[in-house]
Amino acid sequence: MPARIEDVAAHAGVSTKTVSRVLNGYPSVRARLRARIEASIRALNYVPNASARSLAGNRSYLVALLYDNPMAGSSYTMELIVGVLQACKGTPYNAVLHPFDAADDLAARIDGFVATHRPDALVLVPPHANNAELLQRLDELDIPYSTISSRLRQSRIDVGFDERRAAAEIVGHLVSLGHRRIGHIAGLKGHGARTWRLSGYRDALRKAGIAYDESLVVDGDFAFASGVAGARALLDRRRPPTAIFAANDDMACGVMREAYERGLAIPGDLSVCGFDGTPVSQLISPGLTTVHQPCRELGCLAVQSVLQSIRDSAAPQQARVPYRMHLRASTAAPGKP
Amino acid sequence: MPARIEDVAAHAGVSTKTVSRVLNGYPSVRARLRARIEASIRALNYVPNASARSLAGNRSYLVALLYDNPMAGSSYTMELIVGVLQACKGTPYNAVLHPFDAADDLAARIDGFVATHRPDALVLVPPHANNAELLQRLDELDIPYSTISSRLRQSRIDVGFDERRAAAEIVGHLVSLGHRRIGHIAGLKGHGARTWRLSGYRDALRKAGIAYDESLVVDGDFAFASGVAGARALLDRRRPPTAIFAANDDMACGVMREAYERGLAIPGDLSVCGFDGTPVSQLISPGLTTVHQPCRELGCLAVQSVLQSIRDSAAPQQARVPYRMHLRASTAAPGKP
DNA sequence: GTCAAATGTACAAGCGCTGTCAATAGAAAA
DNA sequence: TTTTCTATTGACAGCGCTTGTACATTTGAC
Repeated sequence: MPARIEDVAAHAGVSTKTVSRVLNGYPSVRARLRARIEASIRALNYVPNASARSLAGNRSYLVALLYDNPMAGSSYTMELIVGVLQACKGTPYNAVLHPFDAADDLAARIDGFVATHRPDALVLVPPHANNAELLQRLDELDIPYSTISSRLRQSRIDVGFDERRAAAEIVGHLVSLGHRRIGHIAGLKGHGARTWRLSGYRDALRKAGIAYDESLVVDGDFAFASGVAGARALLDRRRPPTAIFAANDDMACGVMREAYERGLAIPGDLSVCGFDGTPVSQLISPGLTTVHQPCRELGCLAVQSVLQSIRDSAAPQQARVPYRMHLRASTAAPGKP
Repeated sequence: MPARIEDVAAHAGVSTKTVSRVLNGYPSVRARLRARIEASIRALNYVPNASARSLAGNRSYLVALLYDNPMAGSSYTMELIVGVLQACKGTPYNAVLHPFDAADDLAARIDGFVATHRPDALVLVPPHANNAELLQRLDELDIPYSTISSRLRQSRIDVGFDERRAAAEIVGHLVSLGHRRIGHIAGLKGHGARTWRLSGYRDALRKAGIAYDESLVVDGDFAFASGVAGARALLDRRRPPTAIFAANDDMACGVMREAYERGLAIPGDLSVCGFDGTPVSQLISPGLTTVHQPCRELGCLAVQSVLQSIRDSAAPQQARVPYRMHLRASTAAPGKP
């Protein structure tokens, strides 16, 4: 039978109320007493019962991560989860993971979830992070939340990274290698990621003084197959591009597949770069030039920010974390090597 | 303020205890009454409060998944998590994820974890699933657990799939294509996966009447780099193999990298196959022939089995789930096409 | 020394649910 | 019909913690 707060109080020779004060970080406990109680806690190996605590204190010490049901092997979600768990480590908070299909009437169903678990805070990932109706419901329920890479102003706490600048940077890399005809396979419409990356692509062209050629941009949906289709379309142009920037790594792999089928050498005949820095970018040959999206950091920071906001209910914030470029063998100067 | 059980009881005109019975699936509630109460539950949009439930019931409704700290983008772990969460859906149970470094004195540290979260059940993944000391400690603590792909007899509830047969099958595929010199890059020593897959390899050779050539088997550790190194070793033999079976997909990608560096065509000069069916196997070009490990199903079944065992504390079981072969373009008949 | 602020104690009342056990049905047996 | 039994249902006491009230004690500034 594990120790209870009462046992700790007896061991330290104080009242349970005082132990409770120590546990909850109340200031009005003298340092010496506090130390003695903390010693008792350690001695008895005491850990407060989370259920009792949340029931009595009307706090759950739970942070819920709401994400879309990930398709097979979404390393994005995995990394996010790792980051979230990491942020909870060493705090009294715990993470609850909750995959929610994007399709449904999320804003309605969220009530049931909240009623059951009473999370103290939520972290939302796209596409939920862009669900205005959902955010509004959370505001009504008065539950603090943070979003990751949200497009919405509405979100008071958002963490992300400068996707537009990153995209511009990677396209700039292609330009600096000498490419002038650079194709782009854009992401799924409605995603912030699509817009930002496309904007970055245009920024880089503008900066290089290259006219934007709309025939070099095709739509994709972030899936492999759409990368294949996009590459097919681009490579069938009368004057095909010498490099293709796909809006994510999976689509970049699709481009590489199409090049493989056509017997085009990468990077000899075609340079390819992706976005996200998923594991596949290292495993594929040649290694894929890409931007590493700092998922762990995002997950970690999203949790920390929202917990922070519970303490001092101040400052909305839009944190931006740094990203890393991975320049690998899939990009080189245009023309046969 | 969400509805409480008391509200439901009042609405249905019964005692709270009876509502509780319905909630917990007790048999002794007359069908008509049950229906009436269920209607009230729906009408009030009632969801039980998890904390109160676990406090009163002396149950946590928590299933803990103990896994090794995954390296970046372990799709294995991700898929497992998805399966575990899926199994919890619709039940009162929730999942707690707990990455534990394999290195340490796990059996000792588990006590703290159990004291904090009081999980009703645990699910163990390799390498923890093979930690005899850990399992023993759990037996002592009397916490029900299930394992995934454990080598240990000790585990009363284990789910897995027939890795040996799957490996034999995929090597049989290479044989049927006409390969006689088939290399193997084995997994990390100590892992069941290494042993089973290696055994399957030998089974297939034996069945085909091909003598086992120990110089065609090299050690790997399941990581990409060891696949590169293994391929390098095998391809440097006086008579290199015409096909390589890597014990997992990441190492198979390593083989493809080395082939790429040497200018060897796949499958023209070398056939390659992997194991696990991770996302990269589809994304890489050519597509990688592999066995799909049913991770989601494993995670889901592991949870269901252990929860089942809590209800009727009977029958140890060793469930085996089916796997799928993915024959793709990385394997073909030997010799230039 | 004196006095207010800072600390501490004791006690009781729940938080929302389930366990125990007694009470009440309704059905079968006499 | 009455009795006996079993299947249903209800009353009530906690689960372990936090919080509020009311009061006792210490501390340090004057």
